[in-house]
Amino acid sequence: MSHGHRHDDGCCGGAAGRVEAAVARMKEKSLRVTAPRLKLLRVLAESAQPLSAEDVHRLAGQGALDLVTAYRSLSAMEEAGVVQRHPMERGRTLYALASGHHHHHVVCRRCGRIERLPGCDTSRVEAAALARGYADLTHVMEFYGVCPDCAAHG
Amino acid sequence: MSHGHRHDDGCCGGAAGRVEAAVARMKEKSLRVTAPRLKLLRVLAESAQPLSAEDVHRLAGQGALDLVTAYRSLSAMEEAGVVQRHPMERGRTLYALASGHHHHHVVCRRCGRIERLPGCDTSRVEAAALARGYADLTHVMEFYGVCPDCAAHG
DNA sequence: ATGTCTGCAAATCCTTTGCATTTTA
DNA sequence: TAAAATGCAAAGGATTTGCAGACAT
Repeated sequence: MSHGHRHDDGCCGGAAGRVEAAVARMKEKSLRVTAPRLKLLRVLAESAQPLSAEDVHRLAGQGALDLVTAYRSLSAMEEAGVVQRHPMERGRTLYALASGHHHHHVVCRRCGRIERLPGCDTSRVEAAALARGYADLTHVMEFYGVCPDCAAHG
Repeated sequence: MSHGHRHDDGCCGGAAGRVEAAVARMKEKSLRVTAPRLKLLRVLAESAQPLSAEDVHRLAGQGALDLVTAYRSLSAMEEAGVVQRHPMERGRTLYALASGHHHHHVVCRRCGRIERLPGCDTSRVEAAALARGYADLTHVMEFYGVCPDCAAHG
């Protein structure tokens, strides 16, 4: 599972490959693979940005999956490590397929556009948490700023 | 403004001192200092943990400030840099007095307890955002884990 | 077969808005 | 006294819950 030719997406594998990987992971975790969930995965895989449950529901199209199902599935998949949660400002939560590579995002405060940022060095802060005896650590990190476009004409 | 003897809180100044500093900052930003806002600041200053608007409202006690006022004041103070926002999982937002020292927190997934972590090295990721032309950057970072107590008897 | 997932409806939680009144600077 | 802040009531948006029927394993 690696270095296929790249299609339209920047990361390893392509949308189809990432859906496949997600399905494999779901089976490992004995989550059931259903039509609505497959559609949900495809929508996520084809998106360049993290999506809200509502985004997923809308993009999936007419009758593909109920909004409530989107919420429940995303939640289940998050626990299984299939998708990654991105809590945003103002209480909204976005989800993205969990890529092998841990990363974060910048969000434009004006237009809301979201870009992926490579790398993540949180080892120092993480070490502090470990030193306090916390186990099983995860973290959430989002950056906010004004994107070049908005700074120019906004 | 420094090294007084420490009282019950770990950081510089003590609750009273921190309220004073917050008030000073409010005046700088021409925010009006009212009774409800003072109470709000005291509640925050006396808390070891970041609080939600509802926490503040409840802890302020009978008739001290309306819940809506808590929301509005916290929001205004956040823009003024008097308090710091901490978006948490599940869409809740907590607030704490903005201390001079930038920092983050660990949240126990089991009992919900929150501890402060010193330091923050996000320069590498931040640099990536700057390189993409984003300006006026801020960020949000929260750690989640299982605290020693919960790991032991939980 | 059986435990899981789904859709629909309704509920809940958190936060914001509108407006008349009070308060601060 | 002019601008800002407050309280109350009501609206709003996002997410969750209950339950009967449909579905994957």
